[in-house]
Amino acid sequence: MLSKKTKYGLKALAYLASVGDKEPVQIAEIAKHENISQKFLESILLTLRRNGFLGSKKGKGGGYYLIKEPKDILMTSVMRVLEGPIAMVPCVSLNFYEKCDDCPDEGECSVHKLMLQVRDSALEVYRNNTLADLIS
Amino acid sequence: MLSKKTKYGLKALAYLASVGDKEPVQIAEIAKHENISQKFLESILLTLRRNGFLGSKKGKGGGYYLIKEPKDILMTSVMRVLEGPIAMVPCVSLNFYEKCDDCPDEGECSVHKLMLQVRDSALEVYRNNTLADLIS
DNA sequence: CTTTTATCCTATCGTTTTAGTAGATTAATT
DNA sequence: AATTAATCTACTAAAACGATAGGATAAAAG
Repeated sequence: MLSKKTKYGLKALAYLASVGDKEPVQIAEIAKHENISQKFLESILLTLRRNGFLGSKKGKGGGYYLIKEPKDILMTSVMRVLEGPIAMVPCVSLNFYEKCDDCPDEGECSVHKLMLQVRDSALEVYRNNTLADLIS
Repeated sequence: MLSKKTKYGLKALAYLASVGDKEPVQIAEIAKHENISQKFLESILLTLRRNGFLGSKKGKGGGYYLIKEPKDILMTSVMRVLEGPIAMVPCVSLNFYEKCDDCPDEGECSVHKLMLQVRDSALEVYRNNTLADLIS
């Protein structure tokens, strides 16, 4: 399941991209437009800012804005920041690899074999989609 | 993340398929061979039996066995029983569809658009893999 | 018919994750 | 100085996850 965090984060990014100009947009406006709890969205936008997707400005006329062009924001990086590993098991993860406790031999593991394919297919989708693609 | 339930269930099915003959295999043997908590595995095998993947026999010489040929067991059906929906959001699920609370228009939703592609790519993998493919 | 073996079934439980909420702080405008 | 809006820390209710406990049932062996 996709977490609400990721879902809301994607929607917020898409909204910012659809607004277009680089004027800051307030949390309240995004929350209202996308039907998201404002306080929850606050924390999500914060992690998006800390990870280099958004810039922010305080005080009147403040808000959040995209730092990069929508076409330069890959879904792979967004998903990794919001949702975590793209792989469904750590033993097939490119960026978050971990060996399984059980499973003496990955090469022989049926789950490993299947999840490698699932990872690759998901990666291909995320690599072929930028934020710009989602709002067109 | 793939749940342990699904992971263990897949491993158990793969083990039964690799054993080959239709002789019942005891839970204890599967659990030991795959490094799984026996009690937990018990409940997993039970749901696999209830969903038509396994047959069982009680008493001495009893255990679990595959009902169908490994090549006739599609990963789509296994995943749906063990893990639930293949889609990451209910609004793009074929078998477990649900409308989102937020989101007035699915056609306009950026998340919907992305998750449709992810679902389709995962489906293609699961449809192209039978239990027989996993053990070869 | 009794003992053994192994599945079947229900209930419970501790931990972690999820999805928030509350409230005070900081910084930029007006 | 007042207002506005992001920032930060801490807390919490509810659900999901990964088991565990213990007895019931059924089949086979003696």
